[in-house]
Amino acid sequence: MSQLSGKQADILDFLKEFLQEKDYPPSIRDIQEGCRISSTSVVDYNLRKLEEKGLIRRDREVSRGIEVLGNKARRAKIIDVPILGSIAAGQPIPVPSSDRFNNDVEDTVTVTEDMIRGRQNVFALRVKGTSMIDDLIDDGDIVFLEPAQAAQDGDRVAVWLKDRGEVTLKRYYLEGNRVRLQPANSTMQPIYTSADNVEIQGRFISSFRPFD
Amino acid sequence: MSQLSGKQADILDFLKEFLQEKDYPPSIRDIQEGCRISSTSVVDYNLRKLEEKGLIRRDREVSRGIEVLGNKARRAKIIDVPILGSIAAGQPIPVPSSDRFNNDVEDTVTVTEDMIRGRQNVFALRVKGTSMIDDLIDDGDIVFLEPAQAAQDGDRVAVWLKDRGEVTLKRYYLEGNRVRLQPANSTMQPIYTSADNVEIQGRFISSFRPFD
DNA sequence: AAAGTGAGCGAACATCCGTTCGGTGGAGTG
DNA sequence: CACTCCACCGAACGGATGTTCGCTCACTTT
Repeated sequence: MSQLSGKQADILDFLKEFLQEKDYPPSIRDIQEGCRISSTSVVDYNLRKLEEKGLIRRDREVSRGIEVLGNKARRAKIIDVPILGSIAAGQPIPVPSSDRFNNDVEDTVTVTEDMIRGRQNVFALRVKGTSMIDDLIDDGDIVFLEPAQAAQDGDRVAVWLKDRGEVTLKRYYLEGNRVRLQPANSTMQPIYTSADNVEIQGRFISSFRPFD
Repeated sequence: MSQLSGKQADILDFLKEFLQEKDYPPSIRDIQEGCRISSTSVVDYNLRKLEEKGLIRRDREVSRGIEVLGNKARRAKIIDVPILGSIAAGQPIPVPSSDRFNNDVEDTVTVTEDMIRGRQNVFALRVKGTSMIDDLIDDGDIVFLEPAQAAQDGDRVAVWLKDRGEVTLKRYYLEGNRVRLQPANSTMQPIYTSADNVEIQGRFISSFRPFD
């Protein structure tokens, strides 16, 4: 690949930084000032070079029409996932509020779509306590779920066990009118219970363990 | 909160959509056309309303200087974390390549800074196998680490156990010239070993368990 | 030495674009 | 009806912005 001149690298850095801070691209004169370049024409000249090298795309006839390419991070879609509450033994999952545009939820995690595989209506819960440690879910973990009332065999679901008064996260297998709930830790024993003792509350999408 | 008029809602939707597709905000005339509004002044009028209601911010004296607020997702910083390889029993962690600007790494995860707490030089590893199941790390998990050679007591670190030929992730406690490695699962027993048998390879930042 | 090339310079130009301004019409109010 | 308020309209103004043009300078090639 052809090397970038110092000025071109400067401009590229400036572009990225500017885009990070503001939400719109710089004008040529912004770049001129930011990179201490003497003339707008020099900026234009180098932008053309950058475009030739395929590092940016310019939308002519549009001011500030500069896109930085090859920038996976910029292109990624980001979603605010509401943290609806906590999940703990002895408590059912808080029901996802019916109106989706409920922006009252102050508590959100901002994630890339990679984290939730483009699922819709995903919500998150903080895990309190170690009651799901058999499922490799620790205290403080955040689990991402999508709303679900039913499950296919093998789905990882959050279920409410009526008799125990407990929510847990297990793989679900319907066997006759019994349900087998298989822990993620394969060395642990499954739970067998009657089908009407379990109430499915959501389907597991992914989970995240933050630094403590 | 005061309701939005139909036109204001249209404009707001258009703004978000435009920003999603292009990487720069629309001009007033773009909005005019996109929302089929008769005059630029009407767009201006409604943008002022939206600004009064705190839904957008406008940067005067800058064309296309429109930011959509209340949009935590837009503001979040995103980072491409390189996945340097796999972590498995019997293999040391691949060393983070010395030159950081090594963009040859094709394999990356795109995450928000929430996921790595703003740490620098973070890298990621895929977990192969269930050798770290005691640490609540499953096959297929992705762990985020920062480079480290030493550790403080209580740090969660990835260590190379020379005698076992194995990498594991445990809490680290130096006790005299022995090291206690405490699994995340508190019901499991710690490992005791001599200090020169362990080689610290990275400090745990966070981990992620994708949908399977 | 002459010619060529890449980078830079400053000024001027033509659009692009945000803003302003006078005006219209309908709804509500006394 | 007179008055006010709100949303809207079209045109025009002026600043912001991208682009072009002729020129210079340093360095390399012929």
